[in-house]
Amino acid sequence: MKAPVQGTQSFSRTIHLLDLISQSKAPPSLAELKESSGLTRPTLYRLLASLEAEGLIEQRSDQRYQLGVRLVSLARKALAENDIRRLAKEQLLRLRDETGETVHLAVPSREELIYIDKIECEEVVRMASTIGTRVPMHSSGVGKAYLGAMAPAEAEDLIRQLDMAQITSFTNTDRTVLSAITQKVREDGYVFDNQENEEGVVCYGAAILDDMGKPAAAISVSIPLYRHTKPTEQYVKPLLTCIANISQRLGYRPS
Amino acid sequence: MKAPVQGTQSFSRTIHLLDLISQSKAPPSLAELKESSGLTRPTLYRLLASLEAEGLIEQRSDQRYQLGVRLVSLARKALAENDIRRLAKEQLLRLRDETGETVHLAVPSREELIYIDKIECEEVVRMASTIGTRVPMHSSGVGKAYLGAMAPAEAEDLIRQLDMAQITSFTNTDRTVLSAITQKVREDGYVFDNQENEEGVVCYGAAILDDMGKPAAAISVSIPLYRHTKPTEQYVKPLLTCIANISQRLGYRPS
DNA sequence: AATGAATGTCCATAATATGGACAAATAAGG
DNA sequence: CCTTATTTGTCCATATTATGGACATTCATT
Repeated sequence: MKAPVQGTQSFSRTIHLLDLISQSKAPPSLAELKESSGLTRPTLYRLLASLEAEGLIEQRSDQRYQLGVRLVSLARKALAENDIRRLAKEQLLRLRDETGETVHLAVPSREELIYIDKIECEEVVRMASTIGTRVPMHSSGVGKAYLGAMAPAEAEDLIRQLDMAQITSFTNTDRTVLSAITQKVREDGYVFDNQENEEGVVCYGAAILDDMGKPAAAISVSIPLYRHTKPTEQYVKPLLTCIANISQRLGYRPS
Repeated sequence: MKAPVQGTQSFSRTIHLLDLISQSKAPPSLAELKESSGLTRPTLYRLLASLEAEGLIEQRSDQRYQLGVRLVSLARKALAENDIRRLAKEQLLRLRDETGETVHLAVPSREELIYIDKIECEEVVRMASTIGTRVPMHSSGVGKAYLGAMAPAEAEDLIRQLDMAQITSFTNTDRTVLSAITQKVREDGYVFDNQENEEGVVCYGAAILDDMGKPAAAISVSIPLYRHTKPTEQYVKPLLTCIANISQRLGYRPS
């Protein structure tokens, strides 16, 4: 396995293994992990043992592995110390109330975005399962909004690195088309996504800018297709007001 | 540095570094990390680079490091579940050991609380409570602790909705008195309950705070009256340490 | 412009992680 | 109940990796 950074192969491998456990549908057994990771038995044992020693995973009574409390604790801290999430909360609630639809907040991590908040259109008590979900740049409203707020050259670089996977039957998988969309987003300041990330759901997305005018996050208003009847204006206007407010709180000053 | 598991020194070191970052009051600079970790400059750079490459940390515009959202993605599955119980378990066991008494963990459900965990003390003592039992706000240690951690206005709203039922001959059924108790809890950070929920059992209660500083749960240390001989300090100090630890794991940062 | 401090990188070497081979435990078959 | 097959777990010589002293670069200060 290649290490993205020189001198960290074992760390990279171990985190990759943690990711496999995290992405599994059900808590995996040793044999399943051996299969999916392609690691040799002794290596797998050592990596699992070190993950367990650090409390990042736990071995259940049936020998299968699940995420450990240490990881949960770290993740909660990561959420808590995220300034954008804190500064955006109030505005997102308002956007939800104004549109009556579900609102997402996503921040970049490597070549993807990760949802760090979700305000449901109906009140829900427990933490939404979408928080922490990775979402591709090319197939989501937040992704395309984010691309459109990047410096053109950087956006092109990033687009070149994307896998352009087909998520739904509506997903655009053509880089040239994505570049054109990105250009349009740059002009409009928002994007409309037609079921490219989830069948039956359309959304409007826009990016939040930091004090340097660079995109720091993106938000989207998701609407079930059957309910998508209001004029565009009714979704876009509150959305643009919302991102303007949050960007301002982040220190952005429109020039 | 010794590695807890053979053949994982570098992983262990890197996670330890991640932990240092997570425990810092404010996002640390490179110099601060060099100081606190004791690592040499090149090693520190490599470990930070690999953490950043994996998205586990992020370098802010002021060069300081903070936890990355990839952690949220890795912990997604575990975050969605009700994880307070898991996060608290270890700390509750410690509290039981330190006080030698039975410890309860309760979360809110409408205008009541529900016990979601109970750590029994060594000596078998008959106590009515079991996991899943509902417990009133006004007559229990956990309930009054929870009220005292709420925003004053919200607490008053909630008190107005309570039925103030007489549970034992000691139960206070006066809302005005409950308001006064709530105010005291707010100042003290804990509450003492004298048999208001169960005859012959007194308890000390305190609330667990989430990342927004709002109460997420409450814990209590219950003591049979005949054995309640130690000074208050001996119960309260471990209790307060315990809630501080759990709150911190939930993402709460004392300001 | 000169000096000092902080930040960043290189690379020979020491130390670690690796995985083939072996052992133990468990399940299947006679 | 014993033998064989399969799965689970461990050891350790070796190759590969991570390490940190030394050096280079950048930035701040005089």
